[in-house]
Parts: sequence; structure tokens; C-alpha cells
Amino acid sequence: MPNEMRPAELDETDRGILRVLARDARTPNNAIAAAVGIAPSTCLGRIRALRERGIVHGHHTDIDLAALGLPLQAMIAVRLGAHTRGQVDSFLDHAAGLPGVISVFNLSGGNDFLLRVAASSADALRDFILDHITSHPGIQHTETSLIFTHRRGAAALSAL
Amino acid sequence: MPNEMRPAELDETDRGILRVLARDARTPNNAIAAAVGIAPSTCLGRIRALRERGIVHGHHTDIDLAALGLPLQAMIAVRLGAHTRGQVDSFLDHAAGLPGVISVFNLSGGNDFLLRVAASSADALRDFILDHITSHPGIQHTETSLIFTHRRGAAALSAL
DNA sequence: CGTGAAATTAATACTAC
DNA sequence: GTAGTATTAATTTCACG
Repeated sequence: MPNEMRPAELDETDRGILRVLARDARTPNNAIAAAVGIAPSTCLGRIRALRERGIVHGHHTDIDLAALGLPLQAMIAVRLGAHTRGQVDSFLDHAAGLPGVISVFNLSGGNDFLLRVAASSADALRDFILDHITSHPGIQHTETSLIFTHRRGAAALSAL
Repeated sequence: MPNEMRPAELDETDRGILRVLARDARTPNNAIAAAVGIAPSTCLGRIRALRERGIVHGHHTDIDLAALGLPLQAMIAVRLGAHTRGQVDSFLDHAAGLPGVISVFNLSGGNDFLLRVAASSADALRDFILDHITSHPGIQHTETSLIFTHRRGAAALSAL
């Protein structure tokens, strides 16, 4: 989600901290400090500043959804009839709050939205689409693809 | 990425721990313990077990890519000519390692892959596609959509 | 499994450079 | 901005219920 941020001046120390945090967000402050060669107290201030500057959004744990009873994942492409800001924002809010939704993208091009969802079964996925997506006002078309596999890239790391 | 996991028996305590970690992966162990009503030492063991059982994959920090000089994000749909396992795996490995790639999905349906990428500019995005995607052997078609906005859902939380 | 106590290690304010 | 130091708090191990 590109927002209001300018390129922001990050020195090599900040980059090092981010590199460590991107790989393991639970790394102790202590260990981060050692990894980048500064004192722990300094490191603490840096991390706090990175959060306050909005460069660090948060820290999330990747949980195996299959282990939680959601072994299926799908991408649902959604097209709206109209494209007023109201329609778009309304659907975005709606979709982000639905159970099983991992992420929602608002896109340019033929499809307006892409939803990544997790489901317990093919039936549950179908029900999800019928109950929460196609039933939403203004939806013109949906198209669902199963996600066979997912791989995490290293976008953040490659930019550091 | 649905893999080999069975629904896995998670009691209410495990679920509580995961709920806390999903929201803030840097929550201290003893705060998690207090939140779910167990001793810190017990909590530590639970968290370790959740990692060993593969239920927790890792902890990642969300970094603002715009602040890192990558203000643009796009979804690139990719279609292969053939669909042998070799072709698919080869592209998956290739794509996941490319700079700026946030995630790679292997899908059913018309498009074989979906790449979420971050770029510094429209030119950089075009270069990325020409240099790394369309130049890859076996690529039949690509289609790029800009990501205007992204919203994180609460899939994990809704399953806990 | 769960715990509580003990030892080690880390987080956090300060202070000062 | 950076670090040293003192205090408070958290992590970790382990013997035991």
C-alpha cells in the first residue's frame, strides 16, 4: 500500500536494524544492537524512532492456516459495476473484515479487487463467495483461483 | 500455501497465545503468559512447541516499502507455455528470489502465477518485467495491474 | 502438563559526552 | 545522535507437583 511516505533517510545502521527485524521480528533488542554494532540503549531509540516515523508498521507472526483448519487458499478477483470512491471504499472495508480474508488489494485494470482468502473446504469457499462477495451490492463479476503454493519474496531485504 | 498440516489440536491456551502473537509478534513472553493466564515458563514452552510443530512459521516486521524507496506496488499475472513440474518449480524459485518481489503465488485457472512486487517507479517496474519475467524461458503472457491500496485481513484471528 | 524459585540475560531510564 | 551505568523486568532452566 503506497501511501504518503517519502524515500526517508535511513542510514546504514537503520538499514541493519530493519534487516534483522524483517528476518526475525522477535530478535531481542540486545542482539540487534550487537548485530549492527551499536549500544543496546541506542538501538532501542532507533527502533522506537523507526516505529514513530512509520517505517516499521508492526510485527506479525506467520501462523500456519492449515493447522488452524483452513487448508485451502484462493485468490478471488472482483469487479465492481461502478467505481465511485464510495463503492470502492465500501467494498474494501467490507472485505477486509470478512472471516478468512488474508489480504485485500484494490487494483488498476480489469479487476478492481483481489482477495486472498483461506477456507476450510471447497464448500466453505463457495459459501464464502456466495454469502459475502457476490451478495455485496455493486459486484459485477468474480473469478476464483485456488492458490497451490505461496512463496515469500525478499522485497524488503533487497531494498535494504 | 496449504501444505502437509492436519487441523492440529490447539487448546484454548494455544489459541490465546497465537492471537497475541498475530497482533504483535514482539509481545514479551511474560506479557503473553499474563494475557492467557499461565506462568511465563509454561508459556515459553508452548511457544517453542508451536514453532516446533510448524504452527508458527516465523515472525516478520512489516516495513514501509515506500519509505525504502519503493512507492509502487503491482500484481503481475504470469502464464506459462507448458506446465510441467519442472517449469512451475523453476519459475517459482526464480521469481521468489527476484529483487522487489513480495510474494509469489502459483494458481489454478488461466494464470499460472501471480507476483506481488514493489518498485521505485513505473520505469523500474517495466524494466523488472522485461528483464526478469518476460525474459524467462517458457513465459507466454504477463499482465500487470497497479496496486492502489492494500488492506490486511484478519484471517488468522478469525480462525482462533 | 504445569509451576515457582533462582540465575542469567535483557529492557529501560537516566546521565553525560 | 551515542553510549555507560544502574535499576527494573524478562527469559530461561530445572527440580518438583
